[in-house]
Amino acid sequence: MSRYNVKETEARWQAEWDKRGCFAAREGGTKPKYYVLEMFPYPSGRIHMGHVRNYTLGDVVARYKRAKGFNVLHPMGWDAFGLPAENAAIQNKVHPAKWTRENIAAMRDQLKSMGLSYDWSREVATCEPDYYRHEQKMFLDFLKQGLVYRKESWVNWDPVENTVLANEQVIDGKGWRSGVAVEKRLLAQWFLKITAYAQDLLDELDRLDRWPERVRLMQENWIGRSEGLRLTFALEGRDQGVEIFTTRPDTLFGASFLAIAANHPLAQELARNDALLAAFVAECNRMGTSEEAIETAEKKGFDTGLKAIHPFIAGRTVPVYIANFVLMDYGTGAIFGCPAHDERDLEFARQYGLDVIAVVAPAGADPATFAIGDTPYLDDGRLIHSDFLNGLNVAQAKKAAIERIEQMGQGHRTVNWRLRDWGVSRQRYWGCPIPIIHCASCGIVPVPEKDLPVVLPEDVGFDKPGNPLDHHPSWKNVPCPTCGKPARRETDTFDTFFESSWYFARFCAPVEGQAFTKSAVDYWMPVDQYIGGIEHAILHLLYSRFFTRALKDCGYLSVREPFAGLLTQGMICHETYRGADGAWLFPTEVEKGADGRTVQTGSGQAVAVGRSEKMSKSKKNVVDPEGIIATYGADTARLFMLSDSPPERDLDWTEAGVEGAWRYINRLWRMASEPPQPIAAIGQPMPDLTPAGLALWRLTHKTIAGVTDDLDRFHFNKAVARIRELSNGLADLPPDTPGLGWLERNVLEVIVRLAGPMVPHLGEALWRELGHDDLLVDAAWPLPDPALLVDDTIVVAVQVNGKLRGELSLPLDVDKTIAEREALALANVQAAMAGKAPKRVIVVPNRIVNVVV
RNA sequence: GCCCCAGUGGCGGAAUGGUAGACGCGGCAGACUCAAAAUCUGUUGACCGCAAGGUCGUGUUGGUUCGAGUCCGACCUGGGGCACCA
Repeated sequence: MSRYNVKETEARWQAEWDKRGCFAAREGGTKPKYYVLEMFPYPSGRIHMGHVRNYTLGDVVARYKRAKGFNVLHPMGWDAFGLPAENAAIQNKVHPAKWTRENIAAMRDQLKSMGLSYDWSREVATCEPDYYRHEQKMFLDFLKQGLVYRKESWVNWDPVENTVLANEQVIDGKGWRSGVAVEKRLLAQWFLKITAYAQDLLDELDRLDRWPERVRLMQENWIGRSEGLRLTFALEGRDQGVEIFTTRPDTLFGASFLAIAANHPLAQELARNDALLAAFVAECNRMGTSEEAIETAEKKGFDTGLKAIHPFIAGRTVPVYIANFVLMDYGTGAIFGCPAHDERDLEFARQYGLDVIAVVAPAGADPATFAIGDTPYLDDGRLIHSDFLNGLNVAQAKKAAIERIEQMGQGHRTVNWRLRDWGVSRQRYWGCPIPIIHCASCGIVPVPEKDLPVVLPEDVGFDKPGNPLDHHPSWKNVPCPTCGKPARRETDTFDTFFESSWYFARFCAPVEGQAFTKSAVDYWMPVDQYIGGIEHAILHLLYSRFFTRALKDCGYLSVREPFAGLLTQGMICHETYRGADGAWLFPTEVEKGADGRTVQTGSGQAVAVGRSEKMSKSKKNVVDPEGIIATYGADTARLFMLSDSPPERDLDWTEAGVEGAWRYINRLWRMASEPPQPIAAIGQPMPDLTPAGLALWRLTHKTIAGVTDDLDRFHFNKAVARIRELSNGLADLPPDTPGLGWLERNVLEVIVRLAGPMVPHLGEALWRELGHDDLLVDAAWPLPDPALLVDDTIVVAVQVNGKLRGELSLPLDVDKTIAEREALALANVQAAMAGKAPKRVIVVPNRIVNVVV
């Protein structure tokens, strides 16, 4: 018996594809182009199961489209700048560049062992100057185009480490390493005007019809367009008023306070002369910058003592608070509070004993008695207690209130966006230097294009806190390009989303001297199918959409949208294990004991098995793909990734599931290498077949049609199920079936071609075993014979009052009256009708007959 | 807190509003074997029944429909995102 040798087979065909350059992409030709791209990985050191899933999905699409006759581009590279490299530098005393390059080399080998159909000649690493130099030029072009500006912005500041912290480095309001309370600090930073494209980014979402609905919704909410009113409240005893933004100008008569952000200029001003207030502002600033931290914190306010004058009610004033739930970045950093019709405002009002005045009541409610209890009234209704607005509905009242304010000259209708401009400055070393020089006399001076790239120096140390670029003597201090006097470089680097916002374009033509050639980008872009994790649903995808527009407006390329199709995969989960001492255990540290219970390997102690959760290092419920590939081969890992769950859902990694995939691969190999009858030669005419043989041949064509449809819709798990069904059908034929040799040849060839994109190494091996000299990767996708897709008889279900009572075998498209007559004649149907006459009979052709009595 | 998604056998899942549970995993029984592994065959939602067949069943609950896992409303549970992780 010729046992399937995975190691040898996989290595052999990987070498063969490589030798022949099967996956090198070239522009042009008569075939339609197809660009399939998976999100490139951060080179953390080893691939994890999430990568295996992501890249398997992409590879199936790439190989399938190639077989279907497309000119496919399928590249891979490395998102190589980022925080983990710096953390490794500090913890392990290894330079980020060395660490990153070694990780890339290791991960490239791992990816190559998966047999992925990449055009490796296009590989890029974003940490190399020949990559990032182009984005420095882009930044300068954006600057010329008016898409870049500088402003002060708040960051998490660790006062001990003297450094800016990422949100993930802030744990319970404290620095992860120092353990001291994090402060907010203002720093001058660079911003890209993504808000200039807000309307366009929103409008175009509707046309991204091959994106998941939920991703589009998340982006829509993120962009957060809202129409409302900007209104300036005058303050008693002060010249300057406070400008607020509201989406509910209809509730102005219910206003009972104003609230401004702790970072609002007015709050800053007042805090200078008020120690208590300054302490409160400082407390707010310790909260962290994330929206989650702000929204979940207890609502707190500080009464400034100032009174704001109500625009509509003569003599009415409301107190002005500084509140921890008002965001400086949204609207004007100030709101008016109407507790009756807003949840946060109500909570705040109850806490500080402020008025709750209902100004909208449900239709039919009595204005005299309608009152707000524990919950605000948020629905539409009729305006009450609101002077000229009384009796209007919410929409009418908004319009009327805005018009009145505009007449008074105190404000105007406006569109507000939740979307904020993209802050791209990072106070970090391991990133792309921002090509700017600060000169005492000339101010901000862009690095001249002839001086690009600004290369990130590698001779730095990590022993001092803060950004190493700040302590670098020669790199930081340079003459001003304009006046020649001593100046200093910008020491901030770009957000790493910068690199990932255009890498898809670079892949089209990773040439020297320019970011990409326009002709190549115009040929390949947009990406036809982009595949990656749902965790990138907003930021990366939105930044890339913005960046593509900005590049277009600077003349780099011709498309507006980078990704025409998007598939977001679910996460990989695994059971969790804890030993007797409560410590997490790796799956490799546990085994099934003799009694079927899970025990710790070696000690034999009982292990508590927890539910399946997202694989994470902290819970140790991770499985290393390298071990799986070494034991079972890449095809097994790939097949399991595809067969058990639809791609967008989470996938449970189980040893049993892997075993199942492994068994199936060996089963297919045996079917070809040890067939019950000799396999017929290539090209033999179809012999006379038995009814069972003919049914299998029909099933073969239905499988071609079904798998094709499944792959087009990314239903890979169903495609695998169909292929298994077909191979079960072939195996179920008795060994003496006439014409079996012909069926083996023709059914197996279909199975091999359909399964080829999923298990490419096995596919090539079987293709050769079946006597072909060419490669399966060059074979065309099979086409079904339409005549074999329809059956002449159909089994139709018969119901009485919606309950299944029997089945009927009927000719295809039989006349309704015949179906009805046959259904009523069934003994079981008669029994269920209990002698009653049918009131109505519903006949759905070729599907169901329902008798209603 | 806000936004989004998902709940179907012991498990992963399948099902254009039309026979719920395809396919796989696991279990059980059997064949092969000195034995084991591998492989093959049968069986497998629950309950009642010798059987034919029947009753129940897609997180909970109400509705629309001849017919609901699928559509609508309310709720429960789990998961993801929330702008310096990538």
